[in-house]
Amino acid sequence: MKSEPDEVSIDHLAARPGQTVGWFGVRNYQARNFMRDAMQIGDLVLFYHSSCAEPGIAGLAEVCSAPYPDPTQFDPASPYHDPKSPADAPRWVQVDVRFVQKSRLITLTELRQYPELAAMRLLQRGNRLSITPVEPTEWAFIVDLMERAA
DNA sequence: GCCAACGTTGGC
DNA sequence: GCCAACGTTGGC
Repeated sequence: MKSEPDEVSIDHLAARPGQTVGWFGVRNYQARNFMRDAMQIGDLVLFYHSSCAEPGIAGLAEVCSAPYPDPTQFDPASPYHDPKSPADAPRWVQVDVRFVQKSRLITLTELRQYPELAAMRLLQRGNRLSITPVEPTEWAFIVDLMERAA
């Protein structure tokens, strides 16, 4: 899951251990579908810092709710307001996540150096999805990287 | 700030 | 249903 650290960084989550954070504001159908259809409570999440000086994976979070309607879609004052979303059939959902651990920053540059990750969805050309699935082999490789020096 | 990539919108 | 125009993402 990508987040702009100016908005929500791994440190923000770490400052409130045990507290859940709603992952609101997803407004892309593919990303929504991953949340709605593929995520399970208890799933771990790679927390990625995007649109910043040093983009990369900064830690782990955990999915801790089922998908439920994102309230910001109905809030006219929100930048995520979607006037076309029907109240009786909300278009956008979110899940709650909570902090698991901070890791060393595994930068995008580093991630691109590993042939083992060449097929990773996050790294594909033109990928803009804020939520992408991670293959088990990629997951194992990255968790291992977290414990090694850069 | 630039720009490639891609999604969405809306006229036809 | 096609596709041009436009908007957004996000690395650089």
